[in-house]
Amino acid sequence: MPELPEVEVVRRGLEDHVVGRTFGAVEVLHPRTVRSQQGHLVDFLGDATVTATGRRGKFLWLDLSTGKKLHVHLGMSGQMLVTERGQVKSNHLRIRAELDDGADLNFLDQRTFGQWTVVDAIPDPFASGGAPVAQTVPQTVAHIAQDPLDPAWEKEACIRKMKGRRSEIKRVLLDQTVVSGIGNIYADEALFVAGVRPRRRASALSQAAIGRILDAAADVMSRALEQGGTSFDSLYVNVNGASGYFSRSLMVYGRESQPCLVCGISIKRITFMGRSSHYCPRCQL
DNA sequence: AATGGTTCCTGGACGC
DNA sequence: TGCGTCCAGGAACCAT
Repeated sequence: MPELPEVEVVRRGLEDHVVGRTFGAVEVLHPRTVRSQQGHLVDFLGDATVTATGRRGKFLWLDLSTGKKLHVHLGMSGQMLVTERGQVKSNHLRIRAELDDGADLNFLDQRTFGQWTVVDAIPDPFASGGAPVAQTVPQTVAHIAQDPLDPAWEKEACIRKMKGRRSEIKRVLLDQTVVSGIGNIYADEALFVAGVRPRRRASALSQAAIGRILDAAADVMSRALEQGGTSFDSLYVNVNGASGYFSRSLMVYGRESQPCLVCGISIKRITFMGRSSHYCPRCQL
């Protein structure tokens, strides 16, 4: 399940292998993958050259020479795979886009939560004035908050926004309009490191405690990125989300009933907002 | 506006 | 062995 580190690994791969390439024929093999697309994808992609890559949180995009942007959601199981023409035989192949160097940019997605959409560019809501070149983001990214690994991220403003929420802290951490890039796994890990239970109300936490949670999230994601960043080779941009998580040891996620790695008591799993949360009843208050 | 629950989807894991 | 059921979750969506 791609969270920020996994998406950044994909972006770096696309930066190396797709920028400068021009799209040709585009084959859409599953309608759901282009469900938000107005018109036909090929009409917007064909003959467009990729000029840059971008990312905010888990939202990934390619800048096109037409001025529009190809917004890519990896969803739960999306993979971007650069191969020689026609090499992907998987029945999870959803889009095959031909590039002018003889390669294909393939989108594979088992659970079809992911999608491609070509949208207009808008001025970046977070861009600071005075930049030499106007910064833009896809129109579909307008509502997404900055992520903790963004050099321009305003941590103090983020803390104040979180403090103003009465929802459970886990829910607030997963709200991409408050802070982006954090998914279920890193949310659980960050809350463990910070010693805060997932159902504590954000408004009931001190600003210092919220700061510790955000620091923990940034730390766990940057360490995952260091590992995941070396997981693809020069031939493929191949990220299935597994590389970032499962090669590293998780403290609580997926460890229900196993001993806490710090204090030894049993890790608990609770369910709310339709998903699992794992925590240590002794280390987290 | 904020809040909290539901929904989409597929295949692996599990129980009988 | 095989079938049915549950579970995983990113983010849009909806009702309140």
